[in-house]
Amino acid sequence: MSLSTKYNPAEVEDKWYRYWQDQRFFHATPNPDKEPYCIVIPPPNVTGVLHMGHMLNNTIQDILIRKARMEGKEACWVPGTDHASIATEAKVVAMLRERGIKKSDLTRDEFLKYAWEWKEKYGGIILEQLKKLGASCDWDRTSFTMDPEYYRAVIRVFVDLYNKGYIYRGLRMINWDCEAKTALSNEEVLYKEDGEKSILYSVRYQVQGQSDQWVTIATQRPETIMGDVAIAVNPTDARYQNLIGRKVLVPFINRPIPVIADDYVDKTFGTGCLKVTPAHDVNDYEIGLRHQLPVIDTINDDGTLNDKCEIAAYTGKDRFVVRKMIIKDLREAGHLVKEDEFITRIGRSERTNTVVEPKLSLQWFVKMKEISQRALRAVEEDEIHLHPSKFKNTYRHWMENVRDWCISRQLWWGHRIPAYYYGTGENDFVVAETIEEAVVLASKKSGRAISGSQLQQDSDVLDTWASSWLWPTAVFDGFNDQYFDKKTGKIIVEKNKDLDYFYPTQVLVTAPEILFFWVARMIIAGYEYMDRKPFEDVYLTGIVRDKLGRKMSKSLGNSPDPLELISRFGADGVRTGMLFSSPAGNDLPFDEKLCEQGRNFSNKIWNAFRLVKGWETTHQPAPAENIIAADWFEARFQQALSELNDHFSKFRISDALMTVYKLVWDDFCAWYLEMIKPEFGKPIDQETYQRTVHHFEQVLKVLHPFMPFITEELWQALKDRSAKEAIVLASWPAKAPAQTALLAQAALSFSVVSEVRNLRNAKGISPKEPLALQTKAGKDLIHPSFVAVTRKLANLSEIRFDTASGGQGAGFLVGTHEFFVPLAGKADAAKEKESIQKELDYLRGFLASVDKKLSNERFVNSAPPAVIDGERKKKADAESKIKSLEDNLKALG
RNA sequence: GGGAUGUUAGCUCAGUUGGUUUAGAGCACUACCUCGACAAGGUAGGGGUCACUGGUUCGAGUCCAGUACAUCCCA
Repeated sequence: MSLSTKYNPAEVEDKWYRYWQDQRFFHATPNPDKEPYCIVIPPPNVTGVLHMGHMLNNTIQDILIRKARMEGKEACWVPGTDHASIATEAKVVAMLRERGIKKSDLTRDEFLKYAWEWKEKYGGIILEQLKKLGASCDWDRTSFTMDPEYYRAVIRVFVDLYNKGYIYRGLRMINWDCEAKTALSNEEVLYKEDGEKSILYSVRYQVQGQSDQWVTIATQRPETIMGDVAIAVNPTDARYQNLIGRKVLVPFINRPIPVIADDYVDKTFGTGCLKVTPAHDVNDYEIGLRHQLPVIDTINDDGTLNDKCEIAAYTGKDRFVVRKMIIKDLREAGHLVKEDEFITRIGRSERTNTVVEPKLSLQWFVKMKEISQRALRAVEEDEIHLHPSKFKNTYRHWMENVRDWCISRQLWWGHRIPAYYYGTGENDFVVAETIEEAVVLASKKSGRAISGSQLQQDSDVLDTWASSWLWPTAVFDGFNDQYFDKKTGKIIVEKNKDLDYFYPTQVLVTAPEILFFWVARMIIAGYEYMDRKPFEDVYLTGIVRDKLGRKMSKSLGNSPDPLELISRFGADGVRTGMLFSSPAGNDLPFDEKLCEQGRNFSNKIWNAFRLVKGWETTHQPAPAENIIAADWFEARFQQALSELNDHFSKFRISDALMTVYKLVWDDFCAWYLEMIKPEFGKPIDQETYQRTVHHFEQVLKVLHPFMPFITEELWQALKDRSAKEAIVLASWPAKAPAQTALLAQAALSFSVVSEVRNLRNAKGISPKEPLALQTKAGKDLIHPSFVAVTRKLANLSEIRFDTASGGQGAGFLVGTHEFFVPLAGKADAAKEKESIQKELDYLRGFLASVDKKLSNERFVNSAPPAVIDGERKKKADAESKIKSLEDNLKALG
């Protein structure tokens, strides 16, 4: 058969993925004879399509899970998606708009029908894309945060936390998205990196009863002045001492408001006078609480002003329209003193990009302080390891300052809050898993008979993270009736086979940006419901950036299409490309060249295969150099294997890949195959061939987690295999004792080879022309088998030991051993002298630095003996080298 | 404003408790090479005052302090 010189991934990838799936290699079930190894996928949004971040993240997970599978563990990678309430609702609204349907014309149930229709159609795309990448997920376990069981779990947890006193409903300042008409968590509010240009308006308020006395405040938001309830100054501000306790009049509406003193006010900012508008600013709200000020909410949910603003012309107009109007009005009335441009941070909604309106609203919250204590300790005390460990600090800081979590969202798509209202009073509600239970509770609480139709369920849904924080438990159905004890509010782990076996999972691989959104909360939920951590290790990947250092995003359009990359470079090429440059926690400056390097690597492996596959075998006995070559590779493989295992144990995946890369390219291809390669057209001995196939298999095994497709293809092509003998299930190579003497011998031989090649390069001698090599060293310097290897690789006609150098030629040193190649008629004595002189200069400089150390009494007295011995050896070596170089120089005349 | 982390070759990064030859890798770069696995390749080579300043030490890329710059998190 003749094979192309180029590896063609497109021809093989789909074939093997299908084969793996048909054989159900990725399906995992509890197996007491095996050690469990479980990863739950960070569920991508159902709205998502594969982006570079997913590629990196899921490649790492796949590598870990495939290695575990080969190590004989029961490897279970649970895939799934989350329902992404805001993002999905936005998509559905857009879909409806295209069909000419307005959300407001639909009932909740009608809308949800459309939402499910959208989900069924587009929700699975990203999971299909993961298959292209080679992700070895247990697809039978695919989970979705809105699956019926999962939905029940989320509701059950809400009820449980409410009953435990962790969930409350309260009036709080929240981030309001006026376009999506929903509350946002702090994490969903984004700020532009360099801030945004804004104008600081200085506005004067008249002091009550003093027609000629004014107080000038500074504000960015003049449209909110009708909601002002006070003017605050710093208590230590000498300028305003006489005003504290007096009243000033709000412009236009002339409502008197007090001047108060509060530490919050920054004397140096603006005029040092702050208008206090508790309904529309978080800090003002806090000040209002401290001084028992009223709250005047002048802005509607949609961002327009309401009649509380008392000015008819502004009522019903958008806040930004009103801002323009009021500036004009203030200016005309002579109230506007100054306008200064300045840069400030403006919060915008992650989803709609509208300016977030701080708003007082009745929302549901989780009390975080107490429930998160255990989770804080878990990371603090290394029960859970974060990689890289620098995130421990970030985690601690967040957890120690954790704030209550607003979990309600004013949307339809999501888990509907199981609170049922039976009256209009603030406490006229009950929380229950079903309406039937709610009826019982409501009747009891109200003291009268209440029927289901008299109950009104809360119209809001839960924050998506309030469902995904249960992920490691809920994907195994842990909250089902059979396993969940309502009395204790705990999952009875032993009853659930999957949880009992797979939980805690081994590692969570995710982006640092969701450390708090999700990771911390999963840890909290894990301890709350399982009394155990959800995972042993958390591997935080970097952010994939473009060449300019910008985060890759759809809106910037700077992200390559991952599937297109796969079609160009192969999934294996892209996987390795992503990993060549991504140590844990470091950002990955993506460059297509990395994928090209990955593709080239595939090709290198492919061609090594072509070489081996092309050999005919013979029953001749193996020559000495082949035996030693195969022995050496075995030793070298072992050395690389222990390095590799060490990197894996520290989650240094990038380094692990590099170890394999060099093993394959340098050791296997460049050294080993060249050592045993027969002359063109000649056969290879059977024994060496068998050992080479074995070595190849070993190499493919350690490559497989990184490059699943090409390794399966070659594994199957190297030998006939039964259906179950896939590399996916092949055993990870076993450890063997290190063969240091053999490796040292090879290293010496390789150095000689490199020096001879270098010499050829420098003198322009063709590799085809045989050279003779002489050395003063005795025969025992190089093992006879390695003499043969050295001769073959360096194309030497002979190696003569115990021979003094002399005559025309060129020399080199390997360690302290002197070598010489006679080159009658070809050597340039002057050039040779020059190069010897250069090396002498270096060695003398080196010797001087060693001598300096050794002649320092304090060094000799206080350094450990081993270090001093080391220095003495350096000195002796250098002196010996210098002597032989000097001799050579003399010999050249 | 508060906190964290980092700064080593053109780029991306290693460098374990201070001491094995005046710093390593991959990519990129340079020279030579179509030699029957591979030009998506081979062989060889060049390239760094380890951000700066001071300190501790017999000895500092490694420890300490300060400065500069960068990144991230929180306000």
